[in-house]
Amino acid sequence: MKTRERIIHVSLELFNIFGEPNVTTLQIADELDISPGNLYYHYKNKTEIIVELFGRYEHEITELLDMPDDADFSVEDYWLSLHLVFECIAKYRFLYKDLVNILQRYEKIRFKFKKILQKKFDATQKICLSLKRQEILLATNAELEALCRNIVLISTYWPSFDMLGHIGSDSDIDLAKGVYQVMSAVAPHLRPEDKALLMEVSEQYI
Amino acid sequence: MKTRERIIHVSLELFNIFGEPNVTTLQIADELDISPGNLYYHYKNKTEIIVELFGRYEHEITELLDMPDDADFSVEDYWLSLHLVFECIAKYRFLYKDLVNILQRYEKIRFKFKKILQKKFDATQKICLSLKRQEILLATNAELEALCRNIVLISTYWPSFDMLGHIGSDSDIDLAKGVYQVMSAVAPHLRPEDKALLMEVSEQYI
DNA sequence: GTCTATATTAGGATAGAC
DNA sequence: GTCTATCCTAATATAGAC
Repeated sequence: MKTRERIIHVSLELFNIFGEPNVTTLQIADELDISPGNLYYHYKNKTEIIVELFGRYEHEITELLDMPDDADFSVEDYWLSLHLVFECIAKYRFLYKDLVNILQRYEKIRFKFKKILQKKFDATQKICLSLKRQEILLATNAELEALCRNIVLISTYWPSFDMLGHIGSDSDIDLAKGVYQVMSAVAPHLRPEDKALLMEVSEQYI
Repeated sequence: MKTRERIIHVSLELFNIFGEPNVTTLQIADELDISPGNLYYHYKNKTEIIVELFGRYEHEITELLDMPDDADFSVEDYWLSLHLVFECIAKYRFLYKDLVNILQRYEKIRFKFKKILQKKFDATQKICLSLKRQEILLATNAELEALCRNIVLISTYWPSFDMLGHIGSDSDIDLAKGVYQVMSAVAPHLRPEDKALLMEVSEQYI
């Protein structure tokens, strides 16, 4: 692997463990056994590294959120899609650990992040509307909007929330439980038979 | 107001606006028109200021979360209680802007914060169980646990989530909408007549 | 591309006079 | 209690040799 790429990999790892503000360029260079000068040869400053990482996150999550119009989704489809989104967020969790801080410091990222949130909402709404069309899900438009907003909130902050339980011990994020929490928010809106099915599968999954 | 108290007030204000990591002791002193030396006479370091602010937050929120056992709560009671909790969180929102970062840096606070989260969960569960006893709310134990966890997550991160919408322009947090979002999570579990009543009130409230 | 050495700066914190 | 002046440290970043 080329140095430029190694820098990105190690930076992501260190940022995720210690939090971006607590990782210095020197630490990154140390971890890679290269000199700080070398690091600055590849990236002219720390911001560039973060922007590069954010770009990758943006690219990956955008692909996952690109839902076909007018498709009929099943609850299982939704589950899978949700799981992939959670995995992506977990991979770049450093962004979420200190979200407001990072967005406050890097203007470029701020605008793009807002767009991703909007896409998340749209994708969620598309799926829910599809479930509603199929009469799997029952809800008024107002209920559905509130539900989608809650889902976006939960799926955005689940990794942070879960980490609160075990800061220090940097154990893995419990993604399955995050998906379960979102599903629990959807479940009460489902037709009884679909709800029973969903909760049954959920129980054994977490 | 005594200097010691003025420092706390101005610090809280600046932390909330700019984020704690972005506020220097010099800025605080400047804003107060006192010298940095004077500031350090009253608080031996920045951490002390944060610990003091966290102590106040802890005290205020603990009072709000102290629910009587075996009381019969109405949905309206819950609403009010929730609103007060949101106000408290908003007042000390700097803690939540960079939560993981702050908890990572200040060990003292970490443990106490975890305890507050647990209290939040217990208080929520007490109210939901009371609603269930009165047969206003219908849910299995597993559903209820997931619901309470979602509520704690939403009420913890609503201020941060809402701020994402308007970073830069430091407009106020839309607390009412936060309460509404929580209520939307509760609503589908309510008996139809209570649900209708709740959503009707909600609509005109936001 | 990579190194060593060093410049720059900013932020936290202290010393000592008043 | 308050001020001015200053120190210390850590982090970002650059210069110039190899």
